[in-house]
Amino acid sequence: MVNPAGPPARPFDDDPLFGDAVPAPGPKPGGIAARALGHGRQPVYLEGLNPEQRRAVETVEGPVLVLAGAGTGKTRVLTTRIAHIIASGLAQPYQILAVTFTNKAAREMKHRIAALIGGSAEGMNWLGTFHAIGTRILRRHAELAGLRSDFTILDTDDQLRLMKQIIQAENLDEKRWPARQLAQLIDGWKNRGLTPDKVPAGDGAGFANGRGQALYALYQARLKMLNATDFGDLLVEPIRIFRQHPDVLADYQRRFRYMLVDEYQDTNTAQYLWLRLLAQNNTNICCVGDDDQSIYGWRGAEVDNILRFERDFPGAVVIRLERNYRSTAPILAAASHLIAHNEGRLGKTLFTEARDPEAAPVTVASAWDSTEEARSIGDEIESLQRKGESLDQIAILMRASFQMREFEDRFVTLGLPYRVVGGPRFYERAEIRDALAYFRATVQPADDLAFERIVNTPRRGLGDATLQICHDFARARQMPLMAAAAHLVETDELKPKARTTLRALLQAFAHWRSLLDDKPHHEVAEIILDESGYTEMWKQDRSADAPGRLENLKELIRSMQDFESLAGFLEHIALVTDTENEAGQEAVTLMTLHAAKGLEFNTVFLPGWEEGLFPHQRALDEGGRSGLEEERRLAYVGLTRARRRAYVWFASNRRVHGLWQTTVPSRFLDELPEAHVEVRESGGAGGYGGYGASRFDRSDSFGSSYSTPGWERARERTREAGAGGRAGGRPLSGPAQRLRGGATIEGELVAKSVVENPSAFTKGGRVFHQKFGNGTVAAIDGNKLTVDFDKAGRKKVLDSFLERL
DNA sequence: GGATCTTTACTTTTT
DNA sequence: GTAAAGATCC
Repeated sequence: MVNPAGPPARPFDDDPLFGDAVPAPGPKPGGIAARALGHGRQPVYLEGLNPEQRRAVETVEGPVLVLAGAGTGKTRVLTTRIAHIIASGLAQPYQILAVTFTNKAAREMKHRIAALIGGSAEGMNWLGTFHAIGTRILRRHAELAGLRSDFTILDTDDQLRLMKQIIQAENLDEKRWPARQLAQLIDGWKNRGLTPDKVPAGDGAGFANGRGQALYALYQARLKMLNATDFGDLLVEPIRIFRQHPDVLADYQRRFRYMLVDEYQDTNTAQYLWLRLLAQNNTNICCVGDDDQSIYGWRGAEVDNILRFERDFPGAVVIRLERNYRSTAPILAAASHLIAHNEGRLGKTLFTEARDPEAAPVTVASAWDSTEEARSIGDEIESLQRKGESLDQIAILMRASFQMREFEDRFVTLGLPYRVVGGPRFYERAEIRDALAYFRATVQPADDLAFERIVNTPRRGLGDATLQICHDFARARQMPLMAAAAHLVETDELKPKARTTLRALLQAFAHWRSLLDDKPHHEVAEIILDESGYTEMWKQDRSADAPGRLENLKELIRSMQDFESLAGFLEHIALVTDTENEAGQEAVTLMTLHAAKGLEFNTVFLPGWEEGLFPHQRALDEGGRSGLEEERRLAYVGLTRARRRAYVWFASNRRVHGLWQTTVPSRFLDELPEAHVEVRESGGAGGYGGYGASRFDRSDSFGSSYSTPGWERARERTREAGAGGRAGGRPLSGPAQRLRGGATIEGELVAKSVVENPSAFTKGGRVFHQKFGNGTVAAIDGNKLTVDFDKAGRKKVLDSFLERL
């Protein structure tokens, strides 16, 4: 749910479609219009829009596709368009359907609309993510999907456990047919909007000897029994309802006078079908997107949806937004030139009116290995910092998250504050999920998965044996686990000890449930965690992260207070997997390219442009040409995040699955326009395009400066650590701010020394290299050696490539 | 039930 | 190489 103030405690609120036809509270259209219309001239909200943007805002009737290139004011158009529709009295806020992919985007839209039309976006009940809106629809017509309206939404973890149970129940070898794989298969079907009966014959024949489809059906049946859905169902079930109940569909079609879709290039087939159904009789649909920024094909997004728009919606008006307000001319030129290598795009040419003679070209630089890459980028960031650039305006965007580690290590050493975006989420942590399972089982006694998760957490002697008996009993009688347990404690099927414990647990749940009637839910939540012994369990835990976990639990209770009820809170977190990242201190941002979409920074570093990593080998292997094109779009997204400076890096050596490998610079480098790119080459030799081994022969590639502020800081820190107690403490203003994003760096503040075995090689010693032959060691720097090869001359090589002679 | 050994993956990830 | 999850052993 997007709006924490409106949890589903009252799922059918102020909705004329199903209740009384009372218009949403709030200002009448005339009132808003009067305010927004300035003084009889054009409405204030239209001021400052360029002609294309204005056209996209004002063309409200009929299908419209807005192709919005990076940084062309997409969100502005979307929000202004909604404001315009409301202010002109064309529709009430609740008659507008506006869908986004992420909660963040929905939130931002809400804010911006409110700012535009003055007052609030109150009444925009249908602005939200596909999933939030799908949930809303499904709760209303739950009975048509074989559910009760208080159904639970399972997360991936629950899903997986459920599938595992099904695989076991079917006597399949879980090793041979892992639940993960089944989950992927079913996910794929759901992405395509396929219910078990619609799965094409032979689809997924590779799984469990063609039983995939049957397992899917079993899984769905099991979900219904648990009164639960998974994420996919939030789309697939409404589609099914729309198809099977034309009257229901017609109601929604009547209701949604205007429809808007954000990030259309990311829609999957199910989302597309959902939209098509709703737009059948009323084609006031406006999709905004950028085919060049489609980077989620791997999870079912169909770029084709956007490419096909004009065919799907005859008479569609296509509006291109190509005027970029974000980046300098060289950055745009580089990004445009790169993306032009893709075929099958709708084609846009970004331009800017900014004519900054100082604008820096895109820089391409190289490092010997990933460690040096991190070191050099760290140095560069410090130098920018000295010039007054805010760390908040600097980001390192990488292809894969494993690349982050090297940067983290380096920044910890430098004492450079950084922030990791993404990574393990708050609500996915074990302690949070355990706590939530307690709450779920309290609110929803039929939630078997929740109950199962915590019956024996903390350990109370209710192990597999007891649970198995409960399961058998429950299955035989088709009842939830807790109900089965309630029966069993009255019999002597369980061992006396287990029986007593189980009875006490069931009584505790009943007690907590009753407390909900007369105490605020967050207090009850705290009582649950205390009385169940869960808090105590972590207090007893001596491991390093136990205090953090307790802190997280406190945070969980705190955040519950913003909600009306426990059920409302649970719904919120089922749909929202992230909490706001508080800004905190200035820090460099580290994230994946995928996570960077929609963001912008003054300075962007793009490390790891090497074949195999970027474009990623697996994307090439599995996706072929289209895989490569998606990778290229990812590169395009990366470059276009930069406002003023973009630095592209590649390393000649990188550890892949534990082994050092020599890498080849990414083909994307060759696709950058020479005129707007500067190859940083201290050696001087070799022009653009020549990334041969020769470039690494320059002698200054290792020992960089040892007088940088970071190095000084690091040295001080080492001294402090040595003097004052344990070195594991968190630096006061230092890095390690993985805000909620993941584990705080416990442990070493100083990067591990690269010197593992300094005695293995000696200066002047004779060595052998596979490629360069025999040579004499001239210098040693950690695990990097300078060797004078008899035939190949002086080279810098990693010790792992050498053999002592 | 806990400790230790073994296996496995290892791109991207929202809802 | 590494980390987490699973399996096995005491």
